[in-house]
Amino acid sequence: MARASTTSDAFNAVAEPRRRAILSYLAGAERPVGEIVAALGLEQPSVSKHLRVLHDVGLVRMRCHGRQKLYRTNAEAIRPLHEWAGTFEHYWQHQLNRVKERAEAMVRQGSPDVKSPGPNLLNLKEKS
Amino acid sequence: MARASTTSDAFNAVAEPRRRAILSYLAGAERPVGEIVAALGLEQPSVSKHLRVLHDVGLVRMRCHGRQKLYRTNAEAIRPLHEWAGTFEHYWQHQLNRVKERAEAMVRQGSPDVKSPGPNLLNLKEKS
DNA sequence: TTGACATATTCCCATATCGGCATGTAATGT
DNA sequence: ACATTACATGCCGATATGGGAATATGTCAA
Repeated sequence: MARASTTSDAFNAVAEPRRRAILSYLAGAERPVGEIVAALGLEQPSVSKHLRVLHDVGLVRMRCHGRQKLYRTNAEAIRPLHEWAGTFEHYWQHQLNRVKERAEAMVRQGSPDVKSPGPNLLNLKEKS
Repeated sequence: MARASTTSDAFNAVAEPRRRAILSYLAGAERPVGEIVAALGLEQPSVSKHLRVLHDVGLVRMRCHGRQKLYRTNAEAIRPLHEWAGTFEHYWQHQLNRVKERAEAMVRQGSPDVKSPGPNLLNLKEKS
C-alpha cells in the first residue's frame, strides 16, 4: 500500500509547504482564488487543487460570491495539530532542563576555562 | 514533480499515523526497536524504516547499546510544528468568539424556543 | 568459529502525489 | 446568443511512498 491519502486528515494536508502557505495567507480574511494565485505565484490549477484538498479535510471554508469563490482558513481545524504537538511540550522542557543542569554542574565542578556566567546558563530560557 | 520527500522535514514525517504513534511511544523513555515492534504491533522492517525517516529529520535520537539500538523521541524537533500551529490560535479564538456572540445575540433578541441558558452559552470555553 | 539475536537494507509492487497543460463549467457582461 | 471571466477538473508523466518478503549487517555468546 502507499501513503495514506492526503485528503484523509489535517496532518497529511498540512505536509505540503504550499498548502501551509495558503493556510497562512487565508487566515484572517476571505480571498478569491485569483488573489491567492497572484499573491503566492502559483499556477491557478495548482491552487485549485490544493484548495480542494484543504477543503476536503475542513481546513478551509468556501463561499460563493458571484463568479468567484471566497476561501478562508478554518483555524479550528488546526487545533488538533496544535494539541498533538503540545503533548510533547512537557518533554522538550525536560530536555532543556537536563542540558541546562548538566552544563551548570560542569561549571560548578570548576572547568578552569569557564568563568561562571551566572545562574541562567547558555541563554536557555526557563520555560518557553 | 512528485510529492516532497518525506525525509525533508518534520511536517512530512509526522503525516504518517504510525510515525506519530512511534513518537508518542518514544517520548519520555528510550526503547529498543524490538519493544516498539511488540508494543505497536508492526512488522520489524516497517518500524526500522519509520525510525529511519524520523531519525533523518531529527525527530528521534539513537544510541547503540550492545546489539540493540535505543531510540527516543527528540521533543525539541516537534516545537516548530507546535509553533506553526500556534500561529493560528489567535484566529480560532476569534472564530469561537464570533460564534458565541452571535448565539448570545440571538438569545437576547428572544428566540421564543430558547430558554436563556446563562452567560457561557453552548459549552464554548472562554479561551482554550 | 559458529550460531543466535537485534536491526537495517534491498527489491518489488500497487498506489498516491504534484505539476503542467488542456478542457469543462458556471456566472457575468455586451 | 456570444465572448469573457473565474474556477474546477481530467489526463499525463515522473517520482515517492509503504508493505511484504528476503536478505544483509552487526553484536554477543558458547
